[in-house]
Amino acid sequence: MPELPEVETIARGVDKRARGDRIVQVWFDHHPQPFKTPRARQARGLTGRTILAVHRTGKHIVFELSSSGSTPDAQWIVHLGMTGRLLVTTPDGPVAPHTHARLTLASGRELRFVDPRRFGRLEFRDLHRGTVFGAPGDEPLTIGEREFAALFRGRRLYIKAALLNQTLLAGVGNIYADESLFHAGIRPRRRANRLTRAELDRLRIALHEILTHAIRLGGSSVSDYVDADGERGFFQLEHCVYLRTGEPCRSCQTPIRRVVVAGRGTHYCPKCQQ
DNA sequence: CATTTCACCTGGTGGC
DNA sequence: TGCCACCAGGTGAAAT
Repeated sequence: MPELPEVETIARGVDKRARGDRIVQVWFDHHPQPFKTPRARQARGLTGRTILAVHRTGKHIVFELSSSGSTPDAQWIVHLGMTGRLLVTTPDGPVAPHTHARLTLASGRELRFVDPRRFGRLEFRDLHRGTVFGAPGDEPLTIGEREFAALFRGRRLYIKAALLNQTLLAGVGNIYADESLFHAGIRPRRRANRLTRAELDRLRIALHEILTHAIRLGGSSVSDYVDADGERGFFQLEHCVYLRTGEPCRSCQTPIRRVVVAGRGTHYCPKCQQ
């Protein structure tokens, strides 16, 4: 499931391959789910525009688009959901099942959106009419100590649920929530407002280190995640708790435990995390 | 308002 | 071997 490091890896890959290219033709399949903006308006808006840059905000991939010149006048926002992929391919390459969008670029290459479960979303924004897209939550890579602590003040929900809440922190999902709680030595079912200042800062630093390290390794390939070139990431090899139920803790050998918190499978070491 | 539950989807798993 | 019930999980809407 693509979270911040996977989305960052994909955004960088697409930026490298599609920056400066122009969208000359758009094809969408018949499924209505992915289209947050009506399909026809979206296709009309994309066609003819140039991709100025591609970047990540939270778990969203944002395309800065222009119909002329170097100032963006529109944005295409892609959310990959659970199983979404964005691929830059040659036009004659085999089309994967569940391909919902194909954008033909002036260079001859194709940008494809593939998503078996269809939890992903595609949105088009005309900047003359609306405002610039911004993810609601704070970025875990740049947030400071005081702001981070303030996010959880007065919140009685479990810290695991708080980490997954995108309006607080943008980009953290199930894998990196579990991994950061392990590295900070905090139980997933601690109440967010009961964490000490020291624990909160351990958590902030753990998140920063893990997300940065995972980006360096190209993300985690669990299930079938791949980047814009179809390459897998390697951070899954360094997971300490996620999907390691019953396996020995890398630090103390205690079997890793699995519980359900906030409706999600949650993995932790009962000895290292108190 | 804060928090929890549920629906949306398909591929993979396990029981029979 | 085949069929089917069941479930994960990101998000947003609905319920509490």
